[in-house]
Amino acid sequence: MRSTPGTTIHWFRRDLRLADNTALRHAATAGERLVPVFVLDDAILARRDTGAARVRFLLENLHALAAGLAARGSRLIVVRDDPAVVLPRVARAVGATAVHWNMDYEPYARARDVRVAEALAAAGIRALAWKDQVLFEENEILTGTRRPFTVFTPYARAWRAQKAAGPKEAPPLPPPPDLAGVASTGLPAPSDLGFASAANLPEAGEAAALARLRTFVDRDLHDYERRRNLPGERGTSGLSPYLRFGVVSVRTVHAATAGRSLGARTFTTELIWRDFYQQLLFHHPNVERQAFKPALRTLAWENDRGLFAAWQRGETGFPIVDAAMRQLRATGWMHNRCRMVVASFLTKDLLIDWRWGERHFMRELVDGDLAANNGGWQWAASTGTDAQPWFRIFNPTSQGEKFDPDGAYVRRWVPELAAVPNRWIHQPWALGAPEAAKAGLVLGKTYPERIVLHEERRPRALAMYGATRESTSIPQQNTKSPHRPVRP
DNA sequence: TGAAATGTTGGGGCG
DNA sequence: ACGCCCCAACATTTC
Repeated sequence: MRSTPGTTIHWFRRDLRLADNTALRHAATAGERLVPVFVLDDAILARRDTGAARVRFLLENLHALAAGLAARGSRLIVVRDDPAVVLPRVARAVGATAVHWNMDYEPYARARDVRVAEALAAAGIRALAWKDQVLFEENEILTGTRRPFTVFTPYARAWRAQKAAGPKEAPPLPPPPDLAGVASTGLPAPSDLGFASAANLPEAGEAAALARLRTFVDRDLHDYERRRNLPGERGTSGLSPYLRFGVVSVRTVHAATAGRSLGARTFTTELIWRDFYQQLLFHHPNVERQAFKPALRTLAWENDRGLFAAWQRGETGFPIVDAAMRQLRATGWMHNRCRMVVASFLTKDLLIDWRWGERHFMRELVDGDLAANNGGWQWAASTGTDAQPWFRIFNPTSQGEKFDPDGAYVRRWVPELAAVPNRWIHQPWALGAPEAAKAGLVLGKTYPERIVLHEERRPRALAMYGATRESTSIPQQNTKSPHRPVRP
């Protein structure tokens, strides 16, 4: 016979919401009193790929979360410390018998959670980790031989089959009942943590996330297949920042968007990509540091710092690239079509290591997520699992003409080209002198000259990638990953 | 979730 | 009428 567990802790991490929160619900119903905690972890704040926009968005969502908790008579405890030190301390202070949290699949988080669980166990406190932030976890979608997938298409097929065969979607969990009040601590400002961001970020909080979801479903989902590729229009869901921090649950998003229409199916595919890259990172944590494909770990990147800086600033002379890089800096977000274009440009036109671009994205993106960002970069650089073939190289001009035909996107983010006619908006260098004068364009003055010529760089990229073929043609006898789970 | 090079076809101008 | 050339337009191959 077990005594009533009195107090439980819910440790918020990337699940900054009250609604449909698996661990929070379990923590709230397991005991009589629930203490919500968030830990500002210096190990994360000090990382080179932690950026101001994401820190600010995190803090704004913590404010919204704390307000939501306050409305229920509870106070969010925010502490800045090592979670393995502070969680046992808080647990002892409030007399908690258990700490609940939602699973996180990143290498750092997994190691940290092991440390935290050990520290809690040493203090006689239970630790419970729940599945919450993905629709299917790392070992729920497996091949016929019970191994993880490394190719997307068969993974997606199995994912859909499992979803169709599985139990009817459980209704989203209600928020926990009223919570007892406990001690509070103040929330820091970004500047207190050494970050300053003037980016124009999305509105924080669960209500804003649900409003965005509703607008997307009502207005944009039906035409998602076509419009998601047009950066000049608002055709995408805009949910990535909210999903990144769990401000809305992925189950709620999926339930609201699932359907038989082409738009709905295409959007579900994006959610499947999200699960795919998370399970890939779980089973292959080495992708955080190196190419998934061993043959492409020895690419002879040129890594010219001047070219890299021009790319970062959005001053490459290629309008679609510059518009995208400036949108990123101004808003902490970039349209996905443009993420592919600028990644192709960095790796295959500038011949710069994809990891440089990956880190820049992580520093700037409000939705920056290791699994998705790394997966996207390795896909574009052709180094990843199921990546595009290395000889597939985007032409930044034709990509612009194809997906921003009227130049609306370029004009919004590169105002110095605003008066250039549509015909030349994606290749202003080809504009005749009289028309350039009429558009107020002086190449090299009002807008940069191209920093490289695509037609020169493309063959160099092909040579660079092609060179890896001869040097790595040794047949691989044993390609077993050390991280592959042991088969029964 | 490419682009460029190369190959093929067919219409039209022309001697 | 016919062969020849040019060149879009489209298809295939190659990177």
